[in-house]
Amino acid sequence: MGRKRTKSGKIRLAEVAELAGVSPITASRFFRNPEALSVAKRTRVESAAKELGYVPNLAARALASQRTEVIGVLIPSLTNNVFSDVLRGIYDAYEGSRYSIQLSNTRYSILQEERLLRLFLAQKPAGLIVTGIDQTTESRAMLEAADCPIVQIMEIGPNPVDMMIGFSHYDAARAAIAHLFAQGHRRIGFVGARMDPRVQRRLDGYVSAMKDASLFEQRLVVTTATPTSVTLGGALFTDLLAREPGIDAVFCANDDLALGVLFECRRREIAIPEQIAIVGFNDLEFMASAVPTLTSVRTNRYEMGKTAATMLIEAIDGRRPEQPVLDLGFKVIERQSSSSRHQDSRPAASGGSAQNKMVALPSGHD
Amino acid sequence: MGRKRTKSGKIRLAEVAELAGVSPITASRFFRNPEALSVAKRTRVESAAKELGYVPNLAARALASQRTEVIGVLIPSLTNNVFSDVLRGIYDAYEGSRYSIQLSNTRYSILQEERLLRLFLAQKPAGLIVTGIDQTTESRAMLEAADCPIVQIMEIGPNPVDMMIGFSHYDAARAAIAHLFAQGHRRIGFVGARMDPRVQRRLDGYVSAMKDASLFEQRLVVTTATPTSVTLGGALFTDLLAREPGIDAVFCANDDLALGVLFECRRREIAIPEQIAIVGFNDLEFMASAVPTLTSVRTNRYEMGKTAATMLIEAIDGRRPEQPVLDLGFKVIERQSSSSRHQDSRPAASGGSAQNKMVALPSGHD
DNA sequence: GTCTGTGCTGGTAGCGCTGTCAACGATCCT
DNA sequence: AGGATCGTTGACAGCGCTACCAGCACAGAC
Repeated sequence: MGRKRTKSGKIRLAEVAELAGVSPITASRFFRNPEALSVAKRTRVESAAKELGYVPNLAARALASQRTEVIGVLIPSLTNNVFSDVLRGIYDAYEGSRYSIQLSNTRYSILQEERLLRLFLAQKPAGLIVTGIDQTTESRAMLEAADCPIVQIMEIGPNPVDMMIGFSHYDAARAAIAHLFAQGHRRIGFVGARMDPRVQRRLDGYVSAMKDASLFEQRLVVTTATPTSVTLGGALFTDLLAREPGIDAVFCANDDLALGVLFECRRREIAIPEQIAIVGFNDLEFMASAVPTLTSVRTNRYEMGKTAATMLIEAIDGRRPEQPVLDLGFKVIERQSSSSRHQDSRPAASGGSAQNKMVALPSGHD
Repeated sequence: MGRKRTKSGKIRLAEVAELAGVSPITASRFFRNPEALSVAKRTRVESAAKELGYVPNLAARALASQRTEVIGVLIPSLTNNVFSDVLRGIYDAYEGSRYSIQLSNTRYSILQEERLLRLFLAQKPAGLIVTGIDQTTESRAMLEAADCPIVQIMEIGPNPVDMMIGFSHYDAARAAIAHLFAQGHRRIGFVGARMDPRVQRRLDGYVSAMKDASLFEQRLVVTTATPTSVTLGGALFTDLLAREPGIDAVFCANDDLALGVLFECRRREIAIPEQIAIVGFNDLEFMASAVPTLTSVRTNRYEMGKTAATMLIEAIDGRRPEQPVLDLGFKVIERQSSSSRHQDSRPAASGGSAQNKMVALPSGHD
């Protein structure tokens, strides 16, 4: 269909402008701010672009305009289910927007994060999503000096760089322990892996709740820096039992560990919840399906990603949210594994300063 | 430390060149082809760049050189464990290379894939990784016309666009059924969700194996287009039982479904493997940890991602692999859920035209 | 002494787009 | 009527980098 081409075979804005009978700059404006054109020229440029199959050269645009339409996303892990839910939310929110996402994996290293941050900021991103609140001082300084909106996700804390969305892992852990107390449990163990800052804060919440009840003992806590897995859950639980055979409940820092504990109990023929109660964290999809069904602390990961991305776009477009720090809360979902009445899923304690509306979480996998 | 800055506050290549006492073009060469410089200038430029904290402007580089250092990656899902393992491999391989990854999610839609492909190709990526072999004709044409290396991942098929890495889902399913036959099972059900092309080929493998043994019946097959989940595994298995109470084994198209079947059997007090055997697909980490441990078909997902990325970089740098199509094979990992001897994990049948070396799979989550 | 080849370096000219500013006609106000 | 304002359009310059080609010094060949 008679395409006009340059030597490189690419259709440039100039070709579109020529076909539409306007100047290149007018054609350019069509893509950035169509309202500024008269209706006649707008339709002319539009059809010319479509006819030629014009696709803008992002590099040229970025160079000329001194800004990119790239959102940088820094997360500590690609495989952790928790982050894949968040990511899905982020990608869903950007769907159809003009921004593209540049994802990088810090591998739970704040030094790595600092390096990536330097790299990102040099490309003048339109916005940035970073995980957590534990940056290096250097990273923190770079973030504060950055001239783009920034959202910190996964947890909330006292000094937001800019915007922040998450929940209190400390409070969530305390709520889980409070639930176990309410079910009559006293010797509650803690099982944790990876021990990133957020898991550490869950541990802190556990410790404080136990201390408040004068029930804390160091030997009730089993943790490792090893990446989490179901198998590891079984192994850590085995350690815990060896140290303290008299436990009557286990609070697991995440659901994979909880599933591992469940299987280990099956192996040892320990009755759940009669002999030992189990509470997980995150409420992954399988928790409701296990036998017995497993109590967990539900966190709004998909919503967190989606809202973070939406807030960021709004802020980039100049509409800063009235509320820069958003607490998405959590909810203890009581199931058979911790129910003294051995009945099925019933909401229990919940937290978060927000209204804590529970959105339907999309199923864990697709 | 007396930094020289332009009005934008950025350090440009020109500043580096000036400090090093060379021309800008020489400084430029340092970053692309350091060997072309004399040792004296090389060290001068290097220290100047470091002193000024120079970070190249990628947009300018892309515009001037007419190529980007971006690798496009098209996958159908962000949350499916399978793809997160592949992604981790890809990201690991790019670690430290000068390429960056642009990830897009096709959501299992080949139309969406076509749209994204058009977008990607317009930016002249350095290379492309696409999932599977079922592109639209238009996509296929674009891929073939693209002037960059391309790797198709997840499965292997007859007409590679360029390079290809994966394994035969058809053969893998046949091997799983052969294993069940060997254990004495005859009435084997199939449970599948999502039914993307690869799951479809697993179903085809199941059907052909069953037909070969004259054991195929349509009512043994229960599938849905719904995204997979553990809960769904239980539900589909319930359907299967209702249709055909006499089954003695279930082949699940993935491990989540298998876990759901396991839990459903627990709920119904069906003994595994005595009454019904279970075989999953992918060998996710938890399969070895379940009670009973679950048989699965191991696939080398992490290695697939890593190798795909490595091959792509090699090809970009002009070193095309001697073997453009790589079959990574699979391996039926026999565990308690399908063992008539009720013993623990023992390798059984394996496939793939490659030497089928089993690399240690990194644990499923981190 | 000239010629050719090699290794290194620099000048020039863009890559495709957008920021800025100026110009134009049409409309509105005094 | 004159001036101000608005909406719309275009000319020009330049973003930071690299492709291309030319030039230089030096070594070896004739």
